Amino acid sequence: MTETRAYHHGDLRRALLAAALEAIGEVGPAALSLRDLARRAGVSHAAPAHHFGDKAGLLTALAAQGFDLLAQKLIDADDVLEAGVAYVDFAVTHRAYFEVMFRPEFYRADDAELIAARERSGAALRSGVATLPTGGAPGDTDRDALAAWSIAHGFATLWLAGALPERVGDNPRKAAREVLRRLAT
Amino acid sequence: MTETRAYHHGDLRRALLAAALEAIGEVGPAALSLRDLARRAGVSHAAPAHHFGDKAGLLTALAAQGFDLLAQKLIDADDVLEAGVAYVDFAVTHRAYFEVMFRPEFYRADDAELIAARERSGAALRSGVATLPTGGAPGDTDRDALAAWSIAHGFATLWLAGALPERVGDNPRKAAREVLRRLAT
DNA sequence: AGGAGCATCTTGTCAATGACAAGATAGGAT
DNA sequence: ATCCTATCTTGTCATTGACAAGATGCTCCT
Repeated sequence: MTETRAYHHGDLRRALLAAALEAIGEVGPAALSLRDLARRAGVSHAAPAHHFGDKAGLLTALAAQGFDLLAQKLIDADDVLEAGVAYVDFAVTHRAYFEVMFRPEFYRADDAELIAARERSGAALRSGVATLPTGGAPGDTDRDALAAWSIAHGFATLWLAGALPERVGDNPRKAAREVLRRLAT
Repeated sequence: MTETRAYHHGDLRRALLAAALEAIGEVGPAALSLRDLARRAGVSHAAPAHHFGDKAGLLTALAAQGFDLLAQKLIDADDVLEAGVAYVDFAVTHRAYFEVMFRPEFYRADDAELIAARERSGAALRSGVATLPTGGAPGDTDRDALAAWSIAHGFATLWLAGALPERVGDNPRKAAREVLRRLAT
């Protein structure tokens, strides 16, 4: 959709999204400034508004991209444990995406593309958990998926918030794997 | 500390913190406006700056209060499972506190009072996990605590983000208990 | 009692920002 | 060639955070 080609300035839409990722990495999604993005892209201060309407529009596009990226990472994982590790790895590696994705107050949660992308992530997660031989009652899969999602998401957000003690180390994949193992038993 | 008594206007510091909780509940911590708080309290636009310096100062005070509140809730819990439920319940009930506490980019993470309060929360959490008869190797307590913290924190943040499917229901305590049970086995 | 000193709060101001409106520019369609 | 429309610019306004300087009133000391 919105096939942006090089018009006056170039592929501005894409350039703005890239600049946004960079800026969010530096100052966080809350302090993101459209005018700063315009400066980074070398265009006037009102140019971003044309492509995204407002700040929420831009972050909506970013969040949708992020959910698609995450879905792919989850699909590529070999098993549930590795999917959890991939989830944490995504959060740390693509911090800017992750920080936007789970802050619906920053974007339009009713956007069609965003909802579709988020659903792809959810499906990837559930399909991984469904392969588990838990042998529990039917319907347990939902709760297992929720538990797996919760522990991976919790570890990722605590890591990003810098809330974890130093003793956890500096290797998120390794630390995440040890913690996630507590669930699978 | 900072025993604020009724001077010119009243207990302004306390009034501003209360107004901040209200405002954050309405628009989130990012969109919080010091001038709006001043209007709510019926004072001039620069009055908040005197008590808290800047927005980060105010949110630092809020976060510290929040960590103390949370620590008390965790201490009051009967066992680890109920501590996890209390954690989620705190996040949902005191959403404004919770949303500030884990966003260090909004406050001063090096504040002494805040660090002390956060440490009280952490100690309450670990002491609960330490009573578990896991029988694992020594040092497992740390990882158990981290896993418990992660799953409770993850469920809470996903709940607050509105990311959970409707099927989870509208009772956070009940839903959290079912999910947290997956960990204790 | 009375004044000094200080915490508290106000008024005024500035740069930055988001949002909007109106105009300029250029590529493509007819 | 001319119109048309998407793209981008210029200009503007209200809001905000931060700072500076001044006004107000409590408190304490003598």
